Amino acid sequence: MADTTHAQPTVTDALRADILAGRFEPGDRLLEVALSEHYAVGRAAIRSALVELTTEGLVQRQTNRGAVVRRISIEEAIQINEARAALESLIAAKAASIATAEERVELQGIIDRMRAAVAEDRGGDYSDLNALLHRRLREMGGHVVAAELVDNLRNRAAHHQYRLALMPGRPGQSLEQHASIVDAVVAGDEDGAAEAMRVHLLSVIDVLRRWGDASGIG
Amino acid sequence: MADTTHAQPTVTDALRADILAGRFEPGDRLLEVALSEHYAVGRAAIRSALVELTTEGLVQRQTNRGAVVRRISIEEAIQINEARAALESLIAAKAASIATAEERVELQGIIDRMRAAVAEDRGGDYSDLNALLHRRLREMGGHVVAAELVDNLRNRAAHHQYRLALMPGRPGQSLEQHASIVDAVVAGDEDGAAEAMRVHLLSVIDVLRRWGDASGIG
DNA sequence: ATCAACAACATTGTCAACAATGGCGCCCAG
DNA sequence: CTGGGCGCCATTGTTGACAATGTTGTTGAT
Repeated sequence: MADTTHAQPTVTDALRADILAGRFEPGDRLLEVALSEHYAVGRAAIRSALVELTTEGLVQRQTNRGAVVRRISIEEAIQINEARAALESLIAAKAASIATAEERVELQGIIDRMRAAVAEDRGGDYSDLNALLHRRLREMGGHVVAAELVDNLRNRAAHHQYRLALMPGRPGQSLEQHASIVDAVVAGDEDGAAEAMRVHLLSVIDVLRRWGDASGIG
Repeated sequence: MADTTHAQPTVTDALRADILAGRFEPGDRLLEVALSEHYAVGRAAIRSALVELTTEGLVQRQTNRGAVVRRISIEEAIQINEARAALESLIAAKAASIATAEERVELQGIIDRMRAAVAEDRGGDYSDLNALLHRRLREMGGHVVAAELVDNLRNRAAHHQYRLALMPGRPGQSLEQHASIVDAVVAGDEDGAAEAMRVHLLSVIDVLRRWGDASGIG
């Protein structure tokens, strides 16, 4: 349905990756000539990339005044995660509805590995497994449209999510939430899966909101 | 938070409007030079517009092979509306939570006018009021991110929605659903508003699915 | 008659130069 | 010392020409 064509990585992809990796920070100006030299392509390609990333919400552009990496406020990050919660709930419900037996086993396996990661205090591994779990659920749900939107939303909030991972005690806290999601999916309980996913992401938002208040940004 | 700058209408806007209005149909090739002449702008502007509309899902582009107006299958239209249901539920809940007294009165006024439109069989007016209701809810919800995504999703499914409006008996059917949404919002019942909105949009999907089956497209 | 190689065409991708715009600093008057 | 006006500079926007690619129609051999 959607293009699963692995088109070769474009300049847009490179720039997007650099922004997400923090190579360019919010507020940084994105000068066309500078980027043109940096990526060794013509200004036209850079221009195209900036347009694309603008519609994705990563870049802000003002006519005749150039482009900057968009700054996401805490308030907006909260909204992004609220939207994400709504969409991932839908995805989880779909996954609960149509996942194959093998896939359900696979999900439980991921939870087992998450448990082990928490027990042995391997935070990095837990973070990877977290991403893996959400990704697999997206794939299993077969909901191309929602999956695409979620991808975009994750990118937009990337900076804030990043800081979340550093919070002490978070892994243990969210482990049970993840387990609940998988339990519901494995049981084929659509509503339960949606609700579990919603609870999980809303708790993420809660942490975000508290963190924002504490730092006085929002 | 998001740019509310009324930037002057760009070529992108014009092309988007023409596609949504059916001036260009799904599958139509969008040749750069032709569009360049048609809109009396340089190829660069057209190119930029095509990139933008591609990320919006209205246009499909293959390198070195040009762009065409994207064709949305019934299955994808269903997914689009499912995602929209998830996001508009969120919006309705927010509206129920924060709408002012005046706004709640305004919503009831819209419902009254819808009732009158149905009673007097003014389908066009009903359709306009329908759009107005959804739009006002989006604005009242104050959820910029979700509102933006919903706007995009509406555009994507525009062709299919269009045919829906022509269905006989639809207005009366959806009127009560709309009334339920407004009742919940007016009562400040977040969960009720979300659920009512979900029911409403899922019923739209149901019609869509039946229609798709009947025509053997999906 | 069928198929492969090829050539001409249509279209997109890229590049460099030029025009237009907006910001910044300088100069000068008060 | 301050504030308004003016000109320069950095940067984006636009244009036109050229290169690369894909497609289509034609030719010639089997």
